[in-house]
Amino acid sequence: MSEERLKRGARRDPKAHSAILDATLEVLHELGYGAVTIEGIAARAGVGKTTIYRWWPSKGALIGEALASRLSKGPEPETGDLESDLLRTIEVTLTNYTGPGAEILLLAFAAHLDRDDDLLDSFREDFLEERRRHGRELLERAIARGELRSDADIDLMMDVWAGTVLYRGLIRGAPIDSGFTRRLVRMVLGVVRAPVAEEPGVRALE
Amino acid sequence: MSEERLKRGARRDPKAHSAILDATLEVLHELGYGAVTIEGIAARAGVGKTTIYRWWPSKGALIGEALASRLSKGPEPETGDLESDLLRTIEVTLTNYTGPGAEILLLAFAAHLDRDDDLLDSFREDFLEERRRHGRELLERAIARGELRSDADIDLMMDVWAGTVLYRGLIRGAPIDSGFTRRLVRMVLGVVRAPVAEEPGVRALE
Amino acid sequence: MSEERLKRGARRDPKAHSAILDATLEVLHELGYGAVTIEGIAARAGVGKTTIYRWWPSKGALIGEALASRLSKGPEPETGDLESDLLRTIEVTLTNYTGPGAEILLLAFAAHLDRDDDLLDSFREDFLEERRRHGRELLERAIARGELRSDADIDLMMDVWAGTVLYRGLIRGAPIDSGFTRRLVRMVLGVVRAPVAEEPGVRALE
Amino acid sequence: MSEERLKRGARRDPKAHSAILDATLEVLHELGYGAVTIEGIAARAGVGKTTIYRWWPSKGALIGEALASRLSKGPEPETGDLESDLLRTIEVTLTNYTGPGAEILLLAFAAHLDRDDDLLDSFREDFLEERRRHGRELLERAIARGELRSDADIDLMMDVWAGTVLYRGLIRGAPIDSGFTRRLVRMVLGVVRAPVAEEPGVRALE
DNA sequence: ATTTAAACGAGACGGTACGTCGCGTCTTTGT
DNA sequence: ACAAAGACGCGACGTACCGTCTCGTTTAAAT
Repeated sequence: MSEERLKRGARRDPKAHSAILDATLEVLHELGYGAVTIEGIAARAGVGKTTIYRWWPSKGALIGEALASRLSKGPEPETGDLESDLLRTIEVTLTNYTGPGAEILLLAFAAHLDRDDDLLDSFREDFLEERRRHGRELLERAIARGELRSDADIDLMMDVWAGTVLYRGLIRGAPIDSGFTRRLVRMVLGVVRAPVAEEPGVRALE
Repeated sequence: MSEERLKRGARRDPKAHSAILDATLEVLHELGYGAVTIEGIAARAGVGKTTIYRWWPSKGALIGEALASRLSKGPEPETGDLESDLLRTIEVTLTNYTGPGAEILLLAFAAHLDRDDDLLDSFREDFLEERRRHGRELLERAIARGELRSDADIDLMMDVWAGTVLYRGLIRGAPIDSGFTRRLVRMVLGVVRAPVAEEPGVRALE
Repeated sequence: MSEERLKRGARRDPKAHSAILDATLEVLHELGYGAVTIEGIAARAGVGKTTIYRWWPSKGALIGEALASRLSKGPEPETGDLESDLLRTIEVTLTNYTGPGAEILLLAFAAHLDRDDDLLDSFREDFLEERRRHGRELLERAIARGELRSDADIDLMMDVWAGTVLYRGLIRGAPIDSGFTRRLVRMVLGVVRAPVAEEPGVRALE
Repeated sequence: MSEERLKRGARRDPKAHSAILDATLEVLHELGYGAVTIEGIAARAGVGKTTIYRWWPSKGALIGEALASRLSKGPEPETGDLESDLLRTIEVTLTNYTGPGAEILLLAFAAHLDRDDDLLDSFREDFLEERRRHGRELLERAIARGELRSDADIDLMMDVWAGTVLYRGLIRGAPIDSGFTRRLVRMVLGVVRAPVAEEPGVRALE
């Protein structure tokens, strides 16, 4: 397969690639986003600038790939009860947003504000949708199991927990402890949790 | 009063200042954050670069002040019923985050990622806390009126609505219509709304 | 006299003037010509820039006046014998060109190369002709006394000694000791010294 | 040979270098020394500023090389008689100092006054000594031929003619015609010309 | 084993913007 | 009234990176 590979000559050097991604993450974590330069990465990776430009169209794309390559991919194993599943999902979100890979978000902004829509789109697909897929399945299973009302607004629920964690942790810089995440989960579930037994329940979305 | 003013020598020129802030916003909106340069602003404002550097320590600070000077300061006048108050508050948040001033957020990031903690702190105080104050009062009045349970987690409520709007609108780029905001408000109020009459109500935060 | 002085209002402040000239020379000697700035002089003199600009049209003019005000004005009093008079005159030239006031010459150049002909002209008049006058008189008296041939080229003689000292001392940076100046004087006088007695002497300028 | 060339990577671009030197001379001659700016040269040469700064440490060094690269290197063909050789040598000096390349001297001053001793030293070696070598040989051959007294002070002679031309032409701005140079040569030779035949001659340096 | 073309390191290139410095002018305030 | 202080528009400074472009060198597939 891959008739491309049949050409003569050197192909891309995996050592160099790996060194570039490593160097990118190092610079990112040590010096911050604003200090990332292609020249600096090239020097640290012991690589020519050409090699970087050959394989990545822009600084944003390089940083994106570097982060993507190293970040906690995602969700987690399995379940039992909806509330604790949600709690664990939120922990992962929390790690991805405020852990050592917090810089993911810069991408959204670098992309957004630089009006580089391709990059923005691929960020949304690669990072956000990827992770939402899992949440969606989780909630759908909960509906199937009868733990969640069938008219629960799944998108809203996911926006709420991801957005709240992002905003509080990264934007406001406020602490997020387990009490907070538990209260958050309860709020998310508050109006959409399926009524137990004959209990009349809350009036939810009409 | 103002013993500062007694010093001899020239003071800052209000015309120049205003021209700089205007030019900053123009460039920001026309070309995007990535295209903002001090030289460009100076040229557009008909001002020397020196004048900008004299009064603002960094690009971030300039953009911050420019945005702050023009943004919808705040919430709104009055009340009536809690749910509609909240709705109107969220509309303002929405405008501030996704309207023509959406770039506010870049500040959080420019600051965050550049590791310029002073800037980050002043962003948090000037933008976030300023706006949260209003929300807090709103909710406290609702508690006083008996519309809200006295143990409602006000911070959580505000993080939820601000974060959700930010995340959905700006990060995910998904539409936010009035149905969405209404459902969001209901979720926020879901578990903390005070029980009406003799109805036993939902079991909220223990 | 000086009806100018009779105008109403404050006239120039002699203390400030003197402080400015002093500061100019200090900066000149301590830091060199390239480091002279109006702002630096004003600060050191404890004076506003305005005051400097009010009285001097340019940096060159200020430096010129500062140097002129302090430099060995000139030649010296008396005489006796032509050769030793010349020697003493050359010593003064030497001091003016290579002593602490060596920077005079920068003026000629700053002026010349900046194509500021007014400044150049006034430099030539104030510095050069001023000093040449003395030399000229010296030589003319020597002719009158019969020590010098009446057809001696006085301009040439002066150009030779001034130029040689300037070139060797300042441009080439070679040492000028008393042996050198004595040999120089002999060369200058060589062909134009009046024959002693009936000795036929050298054929001078035809 | 030239093992330097074996290094990897780009080498300096001769076209750019040449364009820079040309542009430097153009600006120098058209606008004068004071108007020389690196930016102006770069723009005129169609070159980035970086390229200039990469290869020259300072404006002085660039101007120095530009002038050196284009100036009449030197002396002249041959001889016959001492007096006319000297005359021709002085013409060259004259051309170098007061011709279109007169700006050479600014170097001495830029260097001197900026206290940049490296530049001053290299100016002295590249411009002055280079040219003096020829004069020295000329005079030494004249001694060997018996045209000049063996105790003639060669250094003094050269200082006299170079200094006089520099001072009169460039500093004083006085005309230098062929009569002047002839009288100058006679003065230089006056006391050191070897006596012809039995003529007793002048008492020279004891 | 030899050929050969791609990818490589190095780094020079034309540029843009940086943040600083000094210019000469203008304005405000105090004496 | 003048002078100090100093803000202003301007323009050049020298630096850092940008993204593009040669340069030889290295290397691995195709012969």
